[in-house]
Order: sequence, then structure tokens, then C-alpha cells
Amino acid sequence: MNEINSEQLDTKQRILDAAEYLFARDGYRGTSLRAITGQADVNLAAVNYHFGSKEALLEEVIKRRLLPLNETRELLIKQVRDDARKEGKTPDIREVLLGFIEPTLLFKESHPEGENFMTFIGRSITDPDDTVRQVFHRFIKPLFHLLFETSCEALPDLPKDIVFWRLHFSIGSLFHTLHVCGKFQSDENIPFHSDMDSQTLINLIIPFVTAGMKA
Amino acid sequence: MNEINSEQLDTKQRILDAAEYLFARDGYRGTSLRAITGQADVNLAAVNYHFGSKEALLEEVIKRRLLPLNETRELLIKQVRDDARKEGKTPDIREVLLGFIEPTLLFKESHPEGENFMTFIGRSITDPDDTVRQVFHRFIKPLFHLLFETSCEALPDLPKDIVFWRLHFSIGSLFHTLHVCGKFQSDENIPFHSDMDSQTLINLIIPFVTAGMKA
DNA sequence: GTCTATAGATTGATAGAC
DNA sequence: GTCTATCAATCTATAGAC
Repeated sequence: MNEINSEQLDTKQRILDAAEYLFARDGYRGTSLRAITGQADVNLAAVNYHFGSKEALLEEVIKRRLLPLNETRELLIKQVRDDARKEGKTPDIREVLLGFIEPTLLFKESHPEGENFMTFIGRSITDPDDTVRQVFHRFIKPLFHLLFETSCEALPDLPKDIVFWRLHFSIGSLFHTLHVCGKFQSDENIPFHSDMDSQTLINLIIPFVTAGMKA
Repeated sequence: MNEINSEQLDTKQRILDAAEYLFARDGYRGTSLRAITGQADVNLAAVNYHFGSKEALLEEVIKRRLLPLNETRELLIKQVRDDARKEGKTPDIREVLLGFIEPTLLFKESHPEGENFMTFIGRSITDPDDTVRQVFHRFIKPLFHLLFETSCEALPDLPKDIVFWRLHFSIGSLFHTLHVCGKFQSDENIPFHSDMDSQTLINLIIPFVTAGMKA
């Protein structure tokens, strides 16, 4: 890698990091290109040079973290599903949910540099900006489908539409948690923890959603 | 009421309705005063004349629906609490949750003109705009406190911080549902219903969160 | 109270020198 | 690849005629 390329990579990286931080803090619409380039300490024109547009930058910010995270979640869920199939049993819904939730909440431990991204994810589904919702949706749709089908296998006695809605409730709990635990939330809202440990959170949410799915 | 006043009221009302619709569809930041006054068919200057600023308009949009809704929810929760106290029992957590959730999900039936507002609420906690979060938070904080204290009474064997987090999960489920059921969500995300009946939704979410709280 | 016109600031994006 | 300078469009808010 010659010096020109590594400088280029460095600039792209710094822009991605700055955008991720600011998107998480102020939202996509609330973040200007000037704020991003200022934070990244690069020239204003660099975003359009390296990414083409603000929207293309958004897509790269999302892809960088979401593709590897989704790969992990897909692997875990398929493993639970296939292990059960091999033994001729139905998968355990708790383990299915764990395959989706655990890597999500542990992400900031396994990828400390991506902590801000989780806050951004927590808001992605309900973002007022159509573009943000669509990009996120495009990347997560296949995984949701796998989660849904596997959950139906795990709860064969429940009608599929009930499984579907209960999954929606679970996703709502998880995403709300991601956002609440983001470092940009004012502490006033969350009296019971300042530094909530990820594993503790997992131990709190898994029994909740498992009981809800089985209700 | 003379004609001048009723014209004024009409203009204010039309602005409030248009703002509510557009805030729900495009978010607070994504909605310009031009869009609002265009939709309301009033002059651009009318917002600042009648409300003072865009932010003051936001506050009025929220107050108009949230104050009466909160009154209903407070009444119902206090009723469950006081009935139990009179009989020397602990309140039933299912009824506590019902007191909060039922009026929320039935709001679009009891106040059809306020349907858009519920979509806006569903996004309020995670809105990227600080102003939106703060205004909502200010209006809902006392009710959350009542819900929390009553839930602790209903589940005396659970540590308070666990009750707190499970309530957070429940709120996450509910708010996510409000947003998903908003008419601005693309139907692609919700294969199992186009016109989901509110009572059906209540019958779906109450067992889920009740089981989760008791887990 | 309603209107036009506009101030004053900020935005995403780009052209062209280096 | 990086920079300055700037365009064209948008925004909230307001001043002043009617």
C-alpha cells in the first residue's frame, strides 16, 4: 500500500467515523456535511469526492457495521435451527432470541470503535427520514426473515401472525434499549444505571422477551 | 364568539392539524413551515403570528393530544392502584399495564382526528431532535413515575431496578407498535395485517408484556 | 389578521486552481 | 487528492403595507 492510498484510506476512515458519531448524536438530517468534515478534520469537498453524496456516505456508514454484525447473527440463529433439526427437535425460542440479541448488545464490547453505531441502529427503524429507514431495512430484511421462520419453528403451536407480532414487540424492546443505553441520552431518563454492563442487559432482556414469546 | 375570533381559531386549528400530520409523516426537522402553511392553506407568516415560533407550535401540537391522553391513563392506573389498596391486595400488573396501554392504542378510535399523533408519539422518544425529545419527556415524566411506582407495588418481590428495565422493554414494544401501525409505514414491513384493529393489537401486546413483567 | 417581500443564515453540491 | 470559492436552493423569522 503506497502512501497516497493510505492517506486516502485514512481520510475515508476519518469521515466514516465522524459521520457515525454525528449520525448517532444528531441524526442523519441533523448532521451537515460541514459538521462531519469539521469533526473529521478534512476538507468539506472530501465527502463528495470520496463517497459521491451524503446519502452514499450514509450507506457506507451502515454497511461497515451492519454486514459483519448480521453475518454473526445469521450464523448463530442457523446453528440453533440446524442443531435442533439434527436432533429432530424444535429449536428453543430462548436460544433463537439469544442468537439475535446477544451479538447485538455485545457489539460495543466486541467492536468498541462501533459503539456509536448501536445508538444509531436503535433509532433507525423509526427515523423520520425515509432514506435512513430504507437503507437499514434493505440490509436487515433477510435476517428478519430468518429470525421469523426460525421462531415459527420454535413455537409450532402458535399461529404465524402471533409469532410475527411478538417478534415485533421483542424488536421494539431491543431497539429501544439500544437507544436508551446510548451515551447521548440524558441520564435523567435512566435513574438505575449509568454504566449498564452489556451482559447484565442481556440477562435482563432475554427472560423478558422469552416469556413474552411463550406467553 | 365573533367572526374574527372564529376565523382565528380556524386558522390556528388548521395549522395544528397540518403540523401534526406532517410531523408524523416527515418528522419535526423534516417539516418546514412552508410545508405546514401550504398544507393548512394559510399564509407562511401565520405560524409565527399565532404561535411565535416553530418550536412553540411543536409544543402546542404535543399538548393538545398528550394532556387529555395522560389524564385518562393516570386515572385508570390510580384506579387499579387504589382499588387494590382498599382490598389490602397488591395491584394486578396486567391491569396496571392495561391502564397505560389500552387508552394509548384506543386513542385513534376515541379521537379519530388524532390518529397521526400516535405515529408521532411512536417516534418521540428516539427522535434525533433534542427539542422533540425534551418536550415529550417533560409531558410524560410524571405519568412514567406513576406507572413505575404502581408496577413496583404490583410486583413487590422483584427488585425495583428489574421492574424499571422491564417497563422500559414494555414501553419499547408499545412505542414501536405505534410507529409500525402508523399509516406512513410502508406495508412491506408488515405482511400480516393491513388494517390492524386496535382491540386485536391490545389483545396481542398485553399478554406479551404481562408475561415479560412477571417472568 | 393576512399578506408580500425579504433579511440572514445554512444547506448539499461542484468548478477549477494547485 | 486537497483546497478555496461559490452556486443555487432551502430554511426560520420578521418588517411593514393593507
